[in-house]
Amino acid sequence: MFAQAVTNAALKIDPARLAVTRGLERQASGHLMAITSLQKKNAGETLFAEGDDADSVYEIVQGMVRLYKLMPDGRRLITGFLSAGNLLNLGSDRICIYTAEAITAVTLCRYKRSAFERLIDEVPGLARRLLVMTSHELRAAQDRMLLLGRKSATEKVASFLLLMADRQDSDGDAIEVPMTRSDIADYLGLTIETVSRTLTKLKQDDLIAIPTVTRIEILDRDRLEDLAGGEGDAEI
Amino acid sequence: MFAQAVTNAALKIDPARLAVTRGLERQASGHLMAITSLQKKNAGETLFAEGDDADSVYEIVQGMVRLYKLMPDGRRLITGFLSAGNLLNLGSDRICIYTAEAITAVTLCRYKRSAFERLIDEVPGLARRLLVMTSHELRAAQDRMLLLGRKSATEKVASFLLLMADRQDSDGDAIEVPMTRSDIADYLGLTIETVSRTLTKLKQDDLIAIPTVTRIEILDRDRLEDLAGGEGDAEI
DNA sequence: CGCAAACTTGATGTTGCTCAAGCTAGGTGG
DNA sequence: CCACCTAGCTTGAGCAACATCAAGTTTGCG
Repeated sequence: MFAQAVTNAALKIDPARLAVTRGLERQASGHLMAITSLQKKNAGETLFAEGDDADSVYEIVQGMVRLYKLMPDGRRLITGFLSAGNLLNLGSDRICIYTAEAITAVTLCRYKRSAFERLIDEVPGLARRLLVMTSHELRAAQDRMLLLGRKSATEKVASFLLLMADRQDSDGDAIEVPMTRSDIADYLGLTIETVSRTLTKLKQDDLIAIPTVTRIEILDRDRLEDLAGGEGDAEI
Repeated sequence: MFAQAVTNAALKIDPARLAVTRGLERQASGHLMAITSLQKKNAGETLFAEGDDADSVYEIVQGMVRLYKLMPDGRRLITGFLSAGNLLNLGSDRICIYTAEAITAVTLCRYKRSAFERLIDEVPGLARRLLVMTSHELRAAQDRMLLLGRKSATEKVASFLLLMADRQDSDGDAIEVPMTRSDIADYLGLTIETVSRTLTKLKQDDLIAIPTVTRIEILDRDRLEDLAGGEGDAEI
């Protein structure tokens, strides 16, 4: 249950495989790699909590992370499930605006914020690259708002399944669902029970199969897309 | 009912008053001003529609704009009410991802996208400036998700009132509400009737006063903040 | 094998939606 | 200047979707 932090050199991370450095000059990548340290977290561990000092920026290299916000009485909304290639904590200004927890075992690149921000000004193309990434997140956030504000329970669950399927560019429409039903509920603005009931109904209608709790197979994508309501969009 | 487009020189917009150029070198501002044209829209006019070619980026100079997404059956979600200092269409990649309509008469700076993107690479500090603006939007979007997914009708309306009050850095907690009840409903993920009923109840409880339909006064900010539930945040 | 956490299923309750009717205010034309 | 007209707002009654409360069931781990 202990997080490891080691120097990057020791682990030989390939800069070409990191999302932040993609498309940058070799020298620019080198600058980034110089300020990175690799870090691992076990499933269930907290990376940082809402309100913490936002002194680091992270990129997920492997695994899945949930981000969430809490209300004083404990109501939770998961703002995103992030996997490899996503940045964490970039938007936070001084303090973290959400909590990040590992859903699976996670490997991270950690950048000290001060060094990272200096690089943004010095490395040509980096700010532009980050701007593109953030714009994509914003686009996804707007789709989420439509889902949370205007979709029915069935539409929400169907949209969620399609989103997950598109993200795992998996051939055969089989989705790995490492998050709990509770996570899904808090991601969709529903209760656990409603998520469970809706999945059962989709199964009964032969739209999906649920061989194990953590695996869902899409049997009839067309009808699922109809149920999902709006745009068949995917992102983040 | 006709939008006007004139050269910028003719109207002598002060670059220091534009949000995009704030903090940039004088020369950089000059580059931006060179590709800008000023444009006006009357209340109710559409700036661009979801699905349109995203060939321009706009900054709002004056007035208020609503952004929304529609579902095929007509359900609408307003993703934001934008006023002076906000950028429009920056995140859109090739096509507009939302519709923008003028709520009041609006003055805009219009940048051709191709020229704007070229400047992002050429003008030092611009990408960084845009990154900060986009990050703020993302932060606001996450607060909205919590509101849409987890707050009750009363909490939503109370949050909305506080948000509007904070945005109009108005002294006396009197809010100008240029948008219709229908706009507010589609912003909060509610129906017109629920918004109206909730406002009436807040009025009966002496938390607010509604001298005219487009004006709401906050009488008891403390209790309203209690009702609003989570964080007393404001942004965008 | 046993235990706890996660999930499913059922019965009941409440919030906010739908449908329907009346009201208000601002703008237009006589 | 006033009366009308319409778009927008308010209010009410009934209802549906989803939440809540409460058992059971499955799963995976020690």
